[in-house]
Amino acid sequence: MGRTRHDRFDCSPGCAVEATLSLIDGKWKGVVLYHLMSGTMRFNEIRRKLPNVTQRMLTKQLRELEADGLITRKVFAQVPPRVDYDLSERGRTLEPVILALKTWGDANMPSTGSVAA
Amino acid sequence: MGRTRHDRFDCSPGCAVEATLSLIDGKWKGVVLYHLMSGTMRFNEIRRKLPNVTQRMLTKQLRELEADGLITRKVFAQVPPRVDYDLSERGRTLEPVILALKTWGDANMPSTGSVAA
DNA sequence: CGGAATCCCGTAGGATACTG
DNA sequence: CAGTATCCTACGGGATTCCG
Repeated sequence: MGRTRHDRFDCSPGCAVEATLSLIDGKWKGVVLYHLMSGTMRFNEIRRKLPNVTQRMLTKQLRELEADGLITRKVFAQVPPRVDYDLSERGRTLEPVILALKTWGDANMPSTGSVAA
Repeated sequence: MGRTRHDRFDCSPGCAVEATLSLIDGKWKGVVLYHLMSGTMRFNEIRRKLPNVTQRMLTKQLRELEADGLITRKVFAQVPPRVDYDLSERGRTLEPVILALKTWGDANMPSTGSVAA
């Protein structure tokens, strides 16, 4: 999306808005963070939640989230491999924001899937 | 950006998150919305708030926000022209979300401009 | 003043194949 | 299982010029 990954925020006070956005911008970051709010998840577990994501993209988004300190990545030295993803401390502080996005979407977006039965 | 402007959200419950994000994603939309929370603004007035935006981009972002029903555009038939931008009803409901983004950014992002003196 | 029209480019994101 | 490695392209975004 959006901005060229972490480019400088030249803006005035509203700057913080874009700064935060830059972290959760990325086609799948929002959903990933959302799902991780429910707890630890393995790679394919997350993947199953995003039917149309490719491994490449999911990996990339996860790595960026990790680089931004929002999630942690725990690799288990075993065969077959196992990698656990979790929200980091910092990531948890984002929960209200994610929830705000989700809540608004549910309430104001047409057919987001969470349509009342 | 993120996502290819309003592409389908194939995701599960977290979908709403991306749906909301798709509306405020765009390099300047967040800030624009933020500033409009303070009240009506003319084109160049907004522009002055975003030192590095080009007219083309600002126009584009404003048009998209308008198309998404988040802001209103009032054109005055006079010379020189005058165009007022406002948050729409729907746009106002986004305020909590924008504020959440801004608040988190201020608290968790390094040098966003709002650094404590 | 508030745009529209052009031209141009980087990169986010996808498709596919291979691997420890 | 959880990734890399390549290749490819659409489009988000910028620079510049012209217009009512």
